[in-house]
Amino acid sequence: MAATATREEALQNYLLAGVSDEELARLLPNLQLLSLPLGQVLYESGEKMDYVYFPTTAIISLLYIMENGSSAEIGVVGNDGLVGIAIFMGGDTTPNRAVVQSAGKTFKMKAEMMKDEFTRGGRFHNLCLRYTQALITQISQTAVCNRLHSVDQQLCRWLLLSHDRLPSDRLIMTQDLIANMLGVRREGITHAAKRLQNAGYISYVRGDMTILDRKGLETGVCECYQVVRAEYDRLLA
Amino acid sequence: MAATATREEALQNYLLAGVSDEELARLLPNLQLLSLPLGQVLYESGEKMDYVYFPTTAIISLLYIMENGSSAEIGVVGNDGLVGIAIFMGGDTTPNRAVVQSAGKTFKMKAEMMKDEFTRGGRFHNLCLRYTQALITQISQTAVCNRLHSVDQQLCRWLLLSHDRLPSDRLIMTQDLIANMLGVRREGITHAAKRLQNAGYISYVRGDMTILDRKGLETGVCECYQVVRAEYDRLLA
DNA sequence: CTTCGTCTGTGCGTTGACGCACTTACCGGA
DNA sequence: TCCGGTAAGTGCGTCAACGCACAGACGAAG
Repeated sequence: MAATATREEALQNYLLAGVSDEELARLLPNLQLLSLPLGQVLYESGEKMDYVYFPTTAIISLLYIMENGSSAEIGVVGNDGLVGIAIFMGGDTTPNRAVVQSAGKTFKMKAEMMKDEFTRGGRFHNLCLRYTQALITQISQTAVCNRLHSVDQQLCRWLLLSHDRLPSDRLIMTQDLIANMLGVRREGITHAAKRLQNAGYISYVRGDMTILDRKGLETGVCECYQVVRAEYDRLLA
Repeated sequence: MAATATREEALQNYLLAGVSDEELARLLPNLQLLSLPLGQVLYESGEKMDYVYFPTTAIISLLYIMENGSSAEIGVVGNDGLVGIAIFMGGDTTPNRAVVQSAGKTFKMKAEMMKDEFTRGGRFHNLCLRYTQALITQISQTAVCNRLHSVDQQLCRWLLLSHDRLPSDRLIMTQDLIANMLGVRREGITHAAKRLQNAGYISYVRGDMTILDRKGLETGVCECYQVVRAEYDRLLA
């Protein structure tokens, strides 16, 4: 496992695809490709982060876990970005858990190497910051959506955000897990998912979901999705 | 109006208080002190940001405004930080409105000067990033709180966050405005505020609120407040 | 083929927040 | 001193989401 990365592999992550040739040459020998199974925890809340992750086909969910065990997702990261912004932002940790929402591959790199390259202040530095701003928009819109929109709308938003980061149309995930991410009841997801299935937008069998009609989902979503999407496009073009 | 700042004035903002002497010397001639009235809009959603603001006694609220006119607060900034992180994060704008939640004073500085000093990469650069991470935590916790907690708890959280940034125990703000910030009904705030008043934690007369018992408020708040507070203390010590 | 565990569907009663309509209280200006 | 405007309080029906309990339904292991 974990041979150093080739240029072609690295380009599957949009952030790595955006850096200069010189920077990429420095990064490549330090990037290890690995497979992440569903549910694996990359960081625990408050835990020191030893690695930064650049997903390619995996999707990582950022969660806050309440003292009573309930949880809510604050953001999601795929091949559009990186997990571990606290490493270069200077805080070293965050009060969040990072967990694999969809199994797949990711690069990892030692935190020290990340800091070194960030400190050089080139395109990589700027890209990381722009990505961070995009993530802030996603988190902000999650806050707004949690406050003002229905479970149905939020499920649509969540599915579209996931689909954007997915290498296929299939998502392996039980309704119970989705409910934990969105911070709602499992039954609430059952109802909402059933409506989407009846509308023909998705098909859903025991933890195996397929997105059949993206356009359809987009008709059911609130404006939050489009706002986030537009900011990602604008900031990371 | 708007003479350049003295060292003593500048130190009222914790971010400015944390930079090196050399950096502060460069910043001071570019800082203008001004008074902000309640309700003034510093940035409109998507609008180019010409200035960055370092509040001293003013409090600024970051809001998202829905297409249908309803709104929700995603974060609040006082003398602990700055308004306009998008300027140095590289996005130049955000899809949010920044509005004065509590009248008071603030410094402002031209966006270009901000970028220049940030790019130098010294203590100022690092402080800005650490502050940004603290703000991310605040926004994240807002998302969580919006999902999982009652209006009563959220009002307590909001009052405590405001009080932390307030030069006194008085807050000039109608229930209607608080409702807009929290994204809830005005009547909901009426009820919650009444309970707090009955408990003796606050007194409230026509848009003039006084915090009487901070400890009391802290008994009614959810863990979200403490999480945010701890991160600010940790990151900006 | 059966069994067991897990995932999904459904039906309650409950509740917190909403939307609306209206009243009361207060302040400042004419 | 009265009056108009604004802020706050109240009542009531509605609804989305909750919590709980339980019934199918499917799939893998034996």
